[in-house]
Amino acid sequence: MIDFGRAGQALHGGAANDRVAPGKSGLPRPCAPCPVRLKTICAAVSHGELAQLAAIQTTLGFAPNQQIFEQHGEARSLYNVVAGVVRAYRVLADGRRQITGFLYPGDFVGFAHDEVYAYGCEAVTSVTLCRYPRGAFNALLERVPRLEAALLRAAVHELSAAQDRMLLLGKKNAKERVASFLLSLAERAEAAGESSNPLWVPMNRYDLGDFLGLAMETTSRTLAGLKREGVIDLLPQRQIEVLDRSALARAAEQR
Amino acid sequence: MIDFGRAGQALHGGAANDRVAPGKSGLPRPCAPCPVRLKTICAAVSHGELAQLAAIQTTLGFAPNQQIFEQHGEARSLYNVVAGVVRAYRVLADGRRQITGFLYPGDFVGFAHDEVYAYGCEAVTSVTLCRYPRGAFNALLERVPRLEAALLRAAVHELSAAQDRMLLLGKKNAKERVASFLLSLAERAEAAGESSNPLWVPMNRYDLGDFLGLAMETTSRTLAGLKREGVIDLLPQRQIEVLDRSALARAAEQR
DNA sequence: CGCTACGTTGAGAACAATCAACCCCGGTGG
DNA sequence: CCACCGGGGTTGATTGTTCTCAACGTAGCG
Repeated sequence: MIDFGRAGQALHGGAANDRVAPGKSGLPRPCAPCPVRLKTICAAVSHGELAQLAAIQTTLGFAPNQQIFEQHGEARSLYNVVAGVVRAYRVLADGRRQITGFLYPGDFVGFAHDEVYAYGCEAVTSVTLCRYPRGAFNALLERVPRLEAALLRAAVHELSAAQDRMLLLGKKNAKERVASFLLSLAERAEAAGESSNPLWVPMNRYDLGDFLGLAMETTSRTLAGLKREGVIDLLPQRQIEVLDRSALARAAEQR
Repeated sequence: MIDFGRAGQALHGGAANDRVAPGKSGLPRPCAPCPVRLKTICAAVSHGELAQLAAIQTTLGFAPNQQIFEQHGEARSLYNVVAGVVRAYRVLADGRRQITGFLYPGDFVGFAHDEVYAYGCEAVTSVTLCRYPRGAFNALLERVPRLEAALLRAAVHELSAAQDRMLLLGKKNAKERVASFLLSLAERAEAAGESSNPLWVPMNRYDLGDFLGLAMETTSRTLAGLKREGVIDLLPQRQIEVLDRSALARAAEQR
């Protein structure tokens, strides 16, 4: 479903698709220009292994809010985020939704221990993904221990983030939640070498609320409160300027 | 710290330490009688590999409420739960605590991507653990891909449970949380071949509250409410009888 | 037998959810 | 060109669930 054919170039500003460099001749074609090649599991494997990975992958593009796979849908593939932001979520029968994570370039999605995904995934922004068929990927895993090791590291990292989120959801109040979220966004941006000051917050207030375990209105009010206190400024185009980072850090764990 | 020497026999009813069978001669001594040998990562490796695992392990016993390792403590070891129940938790600077999981026999703990544990672990009941020094364990991992695969499976499973917990913490009300928890306890007991009807709930109300993101009083009230409705009965000795399981299931996801 | 940890229950306060109105902006069609 | 529409966002008023503080029970244990 939703295969845009050739990497959905129409969707992104060229960055993701620009030929980074023609060099490194032995590289598999689709990986050569990839912006996340050095960051994700692809960085953990040798040239030859990368070629094997590339041999089973398809590059896909998604428009904002498009579904990548749905909760309870048959788990056919695994994905690697190449560009854009993705939300992963679980829903209750009556429609209440908890966003379990926002995924950024380099993040890996689609693990399932059942035949079925336990969560859904949708594009927040325009998104480019690498898709790997589950069977082929698992077969590759058996042959490439380094890939398995990289995935284990990724899963352990995810697990740690999930525990942090439990602490946030279980014990923090609205202000602490919002401040913690902004801080983590800033840290991620810095780690990725992106601008962390006019902070880009591509998700809307509903998404934010469903991620932070708050009503959308509470999220909005809390951001407004932080602005009133001079901690942040709300800029147009879903950008947030952090005016006083230490105050933000204090707000993230105050009482 | 806290090494009881010989597996802390004094702490448990004999079950964990009974020689299950003298047979299976090639087995490493400490694993032969182990009650979880067929359930955990130990089940995923060959005899020879199990011997290598056993060669680096120490068996330890802990008394109820004893600390196994502390949050922010140096991550020296990994652990496998052999008997008893363990709580893993994170705390905020001001002492607020979120229990991120209860660990049962066969569960693996102690992953850290830093040099330091991001969470703490304490015994809920009397506990027996296998401890593996981190360095030796990682070295073994490199040599035994099957071990890595088993750990990846375990981590993915944990991750899924963590996402469920986020949904619970972010979107469910008190009654739904308590009911969901009781159901998951029942499911675990059944999967482990234990009694699921007089359900054994070894943790106190504080632990329950800190696990479910509720105040201890709310947990107590909610359990009392379920009892009043005839869904459960609160028996002495931290046992809970499920009188109407389908009502419990309904309560776990009602609105 | 009294201590202590654990658990229950009550009353009031506090925080966030809900319901609702309104604004702002960009897009679209008359 | 302007009116209209709709999505996203803000803000207000009110309600409601859960927290907090506090008193009181209870059971196990020295």
